[in-house]
Amino acid sequence: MSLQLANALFPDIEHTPAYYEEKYPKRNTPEGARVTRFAPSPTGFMHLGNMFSAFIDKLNADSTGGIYFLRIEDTDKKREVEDGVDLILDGLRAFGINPDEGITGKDSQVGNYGPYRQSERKEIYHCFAKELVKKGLAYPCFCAEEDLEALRQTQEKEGENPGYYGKWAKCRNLPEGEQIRLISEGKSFVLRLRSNGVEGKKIIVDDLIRGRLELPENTLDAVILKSDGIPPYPFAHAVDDHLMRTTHVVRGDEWIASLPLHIQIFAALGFKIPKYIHIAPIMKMDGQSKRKLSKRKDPEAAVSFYKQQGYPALSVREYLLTLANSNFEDWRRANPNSPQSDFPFSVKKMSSSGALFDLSKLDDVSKNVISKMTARQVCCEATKWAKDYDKQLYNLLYANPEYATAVFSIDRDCPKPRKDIAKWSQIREYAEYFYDEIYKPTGTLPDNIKPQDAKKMLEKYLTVYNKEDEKDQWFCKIKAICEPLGFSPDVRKYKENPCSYKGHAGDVSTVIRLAVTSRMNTPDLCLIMKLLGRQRIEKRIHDYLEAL
RNA sequence: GGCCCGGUGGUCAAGCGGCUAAGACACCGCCCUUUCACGGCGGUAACACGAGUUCGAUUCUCGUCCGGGUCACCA
Repeated sequence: MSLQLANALFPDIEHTPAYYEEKYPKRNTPEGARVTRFAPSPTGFMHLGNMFSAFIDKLNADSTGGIYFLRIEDTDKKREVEDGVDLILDGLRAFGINPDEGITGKDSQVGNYGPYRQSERKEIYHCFAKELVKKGLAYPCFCAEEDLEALRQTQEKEGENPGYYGKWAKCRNLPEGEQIRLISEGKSFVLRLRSNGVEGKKIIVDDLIRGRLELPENTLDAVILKSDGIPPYPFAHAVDDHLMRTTHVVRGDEWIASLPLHIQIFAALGFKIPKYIHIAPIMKMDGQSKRKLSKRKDPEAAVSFYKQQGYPALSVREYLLTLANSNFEDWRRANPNSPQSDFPFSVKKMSSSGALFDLSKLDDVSKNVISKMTARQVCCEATKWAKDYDKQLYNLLYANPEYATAVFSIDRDCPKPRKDIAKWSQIREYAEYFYDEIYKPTGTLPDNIKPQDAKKMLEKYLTVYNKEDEKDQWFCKIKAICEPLGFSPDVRKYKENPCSYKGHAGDVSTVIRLAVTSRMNTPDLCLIMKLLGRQRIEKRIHDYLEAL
């Protein structure tokens, strides 16, 4: 039909779509296997929402024995960032969401459906664009930006819907001779889809989360090739996901509005439409209202935030999974030690409205994750984290891993492990008093204990203290101090008759705890003291007595 | 503004016409306990509103309100 125009537009394109159809055949995957993709732009920032989306891609592929690949959408040179690809790769790696196929590095990729970088696919896009021109389904538009701006203003004045369509589409019906002349003159142009959408008509699309969607047909002659010859997202999406044989498109629900256009492009190209999974964004409370987690305003939007804070990757994934399928929490309680991959993930159970991001919930999830680690693991992970974010702490941990492991094993390798560490950045504070280099003696006495009593307790304790004592013996000695000072050795007795005592054994241990760690609360004091050793114990108690 | 999509405790959420409306986080209290943490027990707290359909609506329909998204040669 418009063969001449097509050749004038794309003189160098020799292949036909059939060539690519053959080059990228239907994938040889088992029945029901889903092929998904994560397709970010290398704009220099890995957003938690992106990570979530990639995670859903992986979950979908893995749970069906499919493939999850990484494609880089670098079609907007203006927003592109030098090391954008590395940032994406590092982010995915850090959270264990590695793709099975696609981009693997700045200049590398694996898989038979590439290239996986859109900037390397220009020829492919042009081939399919040329086909559309041949069929009369696309045409060159020579309008400049100013023309479009003028158009918009006229439409606004006349109360018409804005956009390039119908009678407003000046270049839609240019005679072929005129088109070819302008091209040969080297006039700049974009390629537009000749929309066949009808105002007021609806299309039905199925979304795997939301179900049946009824949307207005697209009536706009959308740009499918920018003046630089590179396609905007919708056209690239259609060509790439068709040729890469994507079966399920997972993406943010902000794309729902442009779904009619995407469907129209697929139809014009004669492609089968993939299944769509539009996921709700992760939200954040801003004053009285919710809004999308913003990379400009919210530090927790950046994936790097979790690394800096020292949340284990597994914690973030566990939390993300509870947002994806809320029954995951129940499953986790029933299967505390099963790998995440055993969880029967379901797309249908995903919520269609955006969840507020809840840091305290993340903390809770993370505490559970860390409480299941062995002391050695904690030591190892904390050291790794400190290496990047707390040099001094790193040196201390690294200098004596056995000691550090002993610190973390207090109240840990037991049936009811402590749950007070949610992230590695808490380690410094948690372990502070185990290291003289960072220990800050401060502890002030609680109001219910008089300094003179505290003094007597400590002086007495110094005379009976023995680093060899096991827990029972250790506590017996504390009880023995109580009576003469008017404290009850038995907490219960004290509670039955609080007036007849100054306090109880707990108060005495609090004073010792304070003298030794400067803390009101710590894990098991007996074990702490064993680790600290006689010299440090005696010195700290003496120092404390002096300060009293 | 047009068009889409949503609305169950503070948060995440079960629920598919009949339930004292689950559970988790957070919060509060009690128990356990050398402190804290863990664990156990208990508590405060929700179907946005108004019509309709129905013997009966959180559940279905419509309207109102509220929130979110989208209207580019950005993704």
